Amino acid sequence: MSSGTPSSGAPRYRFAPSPTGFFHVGGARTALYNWALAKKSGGTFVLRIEDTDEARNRPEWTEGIVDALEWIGISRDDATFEGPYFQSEYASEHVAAAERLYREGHAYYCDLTSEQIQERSKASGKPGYDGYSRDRGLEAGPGRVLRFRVPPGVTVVDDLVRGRVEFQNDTIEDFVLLRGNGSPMFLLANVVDDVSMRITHVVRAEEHLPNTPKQQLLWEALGHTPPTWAHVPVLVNEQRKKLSKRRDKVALEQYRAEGYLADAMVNYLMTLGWAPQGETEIVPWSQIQAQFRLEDVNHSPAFFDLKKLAAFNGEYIRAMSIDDFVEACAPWLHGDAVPWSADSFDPAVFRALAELVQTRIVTLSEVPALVDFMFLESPTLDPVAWDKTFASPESTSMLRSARDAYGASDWHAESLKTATENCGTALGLKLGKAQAPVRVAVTGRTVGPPLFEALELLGRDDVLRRLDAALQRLN
RNA sequence: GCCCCCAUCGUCUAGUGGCCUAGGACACCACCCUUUCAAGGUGGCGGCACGGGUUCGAAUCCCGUUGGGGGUGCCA
Repeated sequence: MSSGTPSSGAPRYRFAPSPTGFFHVGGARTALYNWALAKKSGGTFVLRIEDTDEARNRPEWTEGIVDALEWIGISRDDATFEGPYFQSEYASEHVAAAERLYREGHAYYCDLTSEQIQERSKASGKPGYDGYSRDRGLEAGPGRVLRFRVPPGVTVVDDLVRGRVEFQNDTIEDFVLLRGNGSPMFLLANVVDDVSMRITHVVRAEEHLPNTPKQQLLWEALGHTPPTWAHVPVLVNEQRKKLSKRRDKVALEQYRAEGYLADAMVNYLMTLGWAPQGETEIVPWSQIQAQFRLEDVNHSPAFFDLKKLAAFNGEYIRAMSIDDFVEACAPWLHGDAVPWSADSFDPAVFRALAELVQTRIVTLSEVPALVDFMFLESPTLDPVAWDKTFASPESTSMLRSARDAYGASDWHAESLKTATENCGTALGLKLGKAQAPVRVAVTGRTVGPPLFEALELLGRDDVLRRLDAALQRLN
């Protein structure tokens, strides 16, 4: 680590999440910002996963972040991965930096306990630490914390998103650098890591803005020019509160598991706080990357709207070729969660139905419920659908006459439709009404893919068997 | 309490002093299409928080008010 500014060379954007067991959608958006900027500038995306006590025992948390990033297109081969850094094997570097600050007069030791600080604060009526030990000349010692000596004046944070933000230094208390046990605080470690990794751009959520003057002061005291800051607005829920794990569905992994497409998620995330040029917001990543600028990012928090995400996902699903769609469905058609047995699944049948399924879903997880009747011995009857449909006597008559007509009909969707129409006409039913009993008898539900195509695929034997079973049930 | 940020349809946004009678998207409503449900098509509803300035002219600039949010640990 040398002093001076290594401002020459390509920019280095760091993304520094702390592992918490899941990857936050807000974090995903920030990562995407860093990624887009790094790529378009020919710079580097540096992933530095912060270490925590809890995460140290759970390496899968860290792995989860890398996985999630890869899912949204931030490939592990194309990013610089560093970490976990903070507080582990690099702690000595952090302590050394702190001691240097002490030697050079930028920091001092203090022996006040937090109780004593609270008492003093209460007595004076001013919140926080009052700088009691600034000039007491204390040496290092057990139980003594090292505090930063905040200089007088004003700290100006030049922010690419917010512009110029001024902080009066006398509103910043002398914050702790080293704890009483000598271990470094996060804030210090963070800055030292940024310095030693030659980070030039820090793009992160707005919630960190109030801490920025402290970090900038540290950069300067350490003899370096601070990085370019950019604080992007947070994502909020319907109550306009920052998205939280307890209340909101924030795990990126969860959206993946529910059948959201990475491209749709990425596109949607990028429309929060920013908009691509042109009349449509559904745009490929290449265009986003080319157009994205921090200067254009909004200043106000954005509501993470599940409905709009769903709409995006539906659009992306419909835009897929049949081959791609069939392939994307694969994980949802096999495995333990699927209601049918593995050997009764027929890929050719699914393939024939795929086009009809594609316009009817918002997430891939909805696929099985639309096609299950094709692969089950007998359909799973929805009791509500059954009762509703067969409440009227003509439904039974319709079913009976359809059964006879199908027995004699050509087995093609068009002929089956005509046959059904004719049966309906005889009973005074339009096709919409006429097909309902058949649909429920064959598929178990009132809604689903177009019926006659499905009947053709199922085959005469299977269909007649199901109609008979339904008729029997009605007796 | 103190510090900081924010403010265009319900929501996400376009808008950088005249092109704004404020544009698009999601949601919602209606109609068309239709074998259910979707998809698709057409149309509709709906907004510059408020009050003062500056200016020939303000959604856009300034000030204030109100309302939101965030930060304030020997947490990360």
